[in-house]
Amino acid sequence: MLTGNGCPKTALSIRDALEALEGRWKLLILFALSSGPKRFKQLSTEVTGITDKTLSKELKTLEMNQLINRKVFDTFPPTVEYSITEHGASLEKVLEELHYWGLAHRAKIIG
Amino acid sequence: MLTGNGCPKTALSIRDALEALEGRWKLLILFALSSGPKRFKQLSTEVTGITDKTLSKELKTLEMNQLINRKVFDTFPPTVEYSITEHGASLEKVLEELHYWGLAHRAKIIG
DNA sequence: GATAGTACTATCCAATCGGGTAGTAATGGA
DNA sequence: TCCATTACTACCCGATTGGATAGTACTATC
Repeated sequence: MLTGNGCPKTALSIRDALEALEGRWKLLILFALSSGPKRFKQLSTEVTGITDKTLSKELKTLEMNQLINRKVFDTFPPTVEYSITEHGASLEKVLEELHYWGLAHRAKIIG
Repeated sequence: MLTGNGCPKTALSIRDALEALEGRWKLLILFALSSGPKRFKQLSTEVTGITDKTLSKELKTLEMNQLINRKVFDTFPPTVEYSITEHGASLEKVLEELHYWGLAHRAKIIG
């Protein structure tokens, strides 16, 4: 049986989490950053399929939710480094469980 | 440090998982079903904010991915009961972690 | 003097999402 | 005779998403 058995209060906190993580990109970006700070261009190639525009937008909301840090270096051309915050890193367990489940799901359904 | 440290293969399985669970509704529907089988109408009122049309669509893809069962009773007006499958129930840990993280997130960011 | 380099932003445009409303089937009860 | 009941589906239409393309800032190098 699942956490809280469908209890409305539990549903609320799941809702909060989903709101901060909505879309197919945020968790993948966080995952990419979990191995260390990265620059914009690095992220745009590592997170396969994302466009610059979308990446830019996603990074902004991740920063707003304090899941990542943005550090600008005063150089030309500009250099910006993104890193995961402690709060972002606390998603570790979620990513881990998602990873395991994804493996099982691929084995079972996708084949 | 997070699972697999950004390893591309781990990213793939996370991608698989996200694909099966995309959107703001699927996990909430599964959560509602985690406390026992429910009928369409029950789900549409329990999962606050969802429309019939969207619920219907989401249920279809959840069934396709074998996360829920659909059982039709031969009555008039029709009765349809949805229940979670074993595969769907294996998301328990994901929901649990999401729940905990959502609590922390609300405390930290939403306030 | 042209070009490359980074991290974006702006604009245009197509596709998809999702809400609202209405309709259907077969029966029992007012 | 008429209505309510359930689990949807069909249709219309506005809003949001997201891709492609181009442009900008400043400096160093060719």
